[in-house]
Amino acid sequence: MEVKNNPTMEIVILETAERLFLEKGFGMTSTTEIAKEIGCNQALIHYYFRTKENLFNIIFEKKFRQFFQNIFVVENLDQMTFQDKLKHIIETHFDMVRENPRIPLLIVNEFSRNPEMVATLKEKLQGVVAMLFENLKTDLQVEIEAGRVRPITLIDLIFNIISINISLFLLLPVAGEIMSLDEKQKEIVINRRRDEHVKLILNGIRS
Amino acid sequence: MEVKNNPTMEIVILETAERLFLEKGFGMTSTTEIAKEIGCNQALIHYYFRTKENLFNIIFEKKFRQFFQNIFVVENLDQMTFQDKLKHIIETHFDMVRENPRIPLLIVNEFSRNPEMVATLKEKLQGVVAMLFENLKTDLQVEIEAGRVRPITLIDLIFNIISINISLFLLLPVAGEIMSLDEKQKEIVINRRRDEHVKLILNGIRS
DNA sequence: CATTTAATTAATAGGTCTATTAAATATGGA
DNA sequence: TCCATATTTAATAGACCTATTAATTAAATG
Repeated sequence: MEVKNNPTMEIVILETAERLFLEKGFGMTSTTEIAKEIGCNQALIHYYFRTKENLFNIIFEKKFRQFFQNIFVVENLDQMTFQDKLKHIIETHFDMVRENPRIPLLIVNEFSRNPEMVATLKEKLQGVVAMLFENLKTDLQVEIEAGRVRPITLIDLIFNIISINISLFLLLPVAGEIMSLDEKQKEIVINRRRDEHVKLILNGIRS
Repeated sequence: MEVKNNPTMEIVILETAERLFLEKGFGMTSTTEIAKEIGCNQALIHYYFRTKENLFNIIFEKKFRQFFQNIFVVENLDQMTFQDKLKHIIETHFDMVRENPRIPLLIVNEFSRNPEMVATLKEKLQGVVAMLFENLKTDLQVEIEAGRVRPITLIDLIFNIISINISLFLLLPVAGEIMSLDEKQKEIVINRRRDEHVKLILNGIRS
């Protein structure tokens, strides 16, 4: 049994498809275009991945996990104050979204195309989400009871962080165009917003 | 000159196309499907609107304006405090997004498909945006100088409001699925978030 | 009523898309 | 070297899509 298992072309297809799916979405990306981009025969896409749907699902699942699995970094935070923990969480989440600015749009769009895909993936994440919750829940409770933080559910707090970080990178292309920002100016805005998000969330939960 | 000008079919096409474009986006909606949905011949779409692109552009421009033209209600706010003005702005914007929850996604997606469309529309909005700015800018300045609000640019404040409101309705379909929310529970979440957004923004700019 | 114009349909050209199949080429092991 | 297997390509079926054209039906007008 000689296993050739040359992964290069398979990987090239995955990488190219990932880029195009992220740029243009499922519906506006064709296997023909993926092949043309690579410079290979279009049938090769189907040789390795059988269907476009299957290729997309592999990529989508990977991106979905990538986005939710380590959505928050909650390690080495033990000796910090709650404020500093939260600041650290907001900033690392911000940086993660900054590195993957198109994943949220991919997920939102795919959900309206095929809700079952997300339903399928959610089960695999529930453990992670639950763990994340437990980790911060007691901290928040202590702060609220001490009167340092206004009453707020952990889920609302987390939703605030995710919302504000994600929407920056969702809206920036459009907002940048409306405000006539070039790439350099966008970079400045992003850095200013990073600080602003920390201030907004931290101030926003004060009692 | 006998002008028939029977607008019913034209309107039916516009309404059906609008619904489908909002649901599935430009790329995954075909003129064939629009016609099938209506129950008319597919050529009729092209008779009235010539091209799919043209039909989409008409709808997109309308939705774009609808979303940005009256993005904030800033009338009859004269005798209010800054806090109450802001509360009112956040809530009316929230309600507007709630009524048009799919427009942001349409705009974001269309921008990555065809950035020039947004570039074309921005000029027509700049007057509106500028007026909006002037109206709140001095108010904010007064609050900051009085020490009641931390230093923040008006643009960041507005971006905070738009971001938090839009992202709720962008993310709710996915988040609802992950958290297994039915429609009734979603409604409860939406109402709770409406209050939370006001608290977040108002607290978030305290000095 | 006859005629002109508008609205609608049937038919189709021409293109692209996904997926399959068979043939050609490359690769590794005996 | 020769063979078996893996990879790649060429060709194509079959579906669907956009847009156009010509023909048909409906509506309005004199």
